[in-house]
Amino acid sequence: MRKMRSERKAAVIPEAVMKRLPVYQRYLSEMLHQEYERISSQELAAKIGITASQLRQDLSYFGSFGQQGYGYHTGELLSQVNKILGLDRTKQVVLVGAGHLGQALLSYTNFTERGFIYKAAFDIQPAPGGRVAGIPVLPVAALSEYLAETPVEIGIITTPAGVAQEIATTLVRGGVKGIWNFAPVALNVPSTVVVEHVHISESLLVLSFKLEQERRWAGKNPE
Amino acid sequence: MRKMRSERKAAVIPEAVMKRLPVYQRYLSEMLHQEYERISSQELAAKIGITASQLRQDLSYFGSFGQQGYGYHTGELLSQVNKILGLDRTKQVVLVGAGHLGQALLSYTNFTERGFIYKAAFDIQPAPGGRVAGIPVLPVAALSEYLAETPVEIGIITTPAGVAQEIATTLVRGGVKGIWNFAPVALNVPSTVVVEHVHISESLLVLSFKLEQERRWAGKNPE
DNA sequence: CTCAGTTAGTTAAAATTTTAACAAACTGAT
DNA sequence: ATCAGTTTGTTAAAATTTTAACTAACTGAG
Repeated sequence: MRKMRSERKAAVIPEAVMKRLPVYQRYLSEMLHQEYERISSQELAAKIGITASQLRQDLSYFGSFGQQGYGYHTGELLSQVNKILGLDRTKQVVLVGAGHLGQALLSYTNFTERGFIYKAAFDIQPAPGGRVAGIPVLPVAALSEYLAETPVEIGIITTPAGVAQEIATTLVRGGVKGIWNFAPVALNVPSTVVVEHVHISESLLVLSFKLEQERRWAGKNPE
Repeated sequence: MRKMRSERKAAVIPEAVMKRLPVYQRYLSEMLHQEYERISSQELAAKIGITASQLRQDLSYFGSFGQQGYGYHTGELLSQVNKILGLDRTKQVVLVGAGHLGQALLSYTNFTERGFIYKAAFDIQPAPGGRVAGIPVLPVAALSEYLAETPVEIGIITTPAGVAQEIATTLVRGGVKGIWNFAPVALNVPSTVVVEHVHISESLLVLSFKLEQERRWAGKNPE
């Protein structure tokens, strides 16, 4: 059997690990801004609120990035995590549905520095020559044509649920590889296309549930 | 040892179970709209994409809501889940930060039918007499005073990160029991106050990661 | 150069979560 | 009224995830 390369196991990455990667990315960015040149798994894990063990275990899925007796070079580890997440390259993005939510997303400046480049937005009835945060808003009727001319990797759907599937199909036909879907409807797309569905209100319901638990507890423990 | 009441174990509910409850709520609402009078764990689980076992196990944390040989009465189960999530009572809500995202949330009509009642929104410099989706937008300077007069259970923070902590403190002082935080900063609040932090961009990074995995796979399998 | 202290990566154990299996209970057709 | 078929709630097993423990490797002070 041959020795492994520096990129470790081709093992499938657990969903739980995937979900923590963005957290690592965020904290490492913060640390770097705060001029932490080096950081140990202990320190970073404490900041995040997990165990050092978990952090090291998670990282070990992707390789060895630290040094015994020293820890991690913050910038180096951030680079590695960025690479793992694909933030080290640019990804062309279009957004469909320039309502309040769409405009909010178009205005997020920190997407750009992570390599997500808005090429254009689309809406059912945009103001002629309209722009949001400098990004042109075009009529959705022009989406198909636009995609035929411009390579786009990611499509964001912030339309009403009713038209989301239609938009998704158009995006896929236009060569989009991943869809970030905010419409409250399940999308039918080929299995090669990655869909991440955001249910914003789910966490509000979790909040509500926790409030309910608190109330119940309070009710059973009259002062 | 005494027999248990119909509300089962006081056991702590696993976070994973909590996160699925809103999903059950959503699908049950859908089913009811589609005039499903009854539904089995098998059917519902299939729609959601989990196992029937998991669904039944999850529900068993809260009680027994079905009937052998029959399944669940859709409306009845939905009522129970609503009650578990605290959606069967009204919760007064204020939102602070009426930017694009804030306006998007203010416009979400389905919050109302789940008992979340917007009382007012606050912004640093609202238009005089301004309203969004019928909800008055007041100057944030008036927040403290407002909370002293009006009971509010939930505060939503959609401000820039810089002022989020200050707002959170004001909300807590004003008697708010839960905070739904969209600002990218950890909030320091008493442990009795529930905070749900939404990192919208995290799922975009997960999408990016999955795209990266696909690319890698594709690269290693030249056609 | 040496060595006490630190820390990553990894292996093993513990804990949690998910899935499977099954008895008890009900439905509904005959 | 009977009984085959269905389906829950629960108990047990399997799988996964997290935590702990440990070895090897490096740091940095003296």
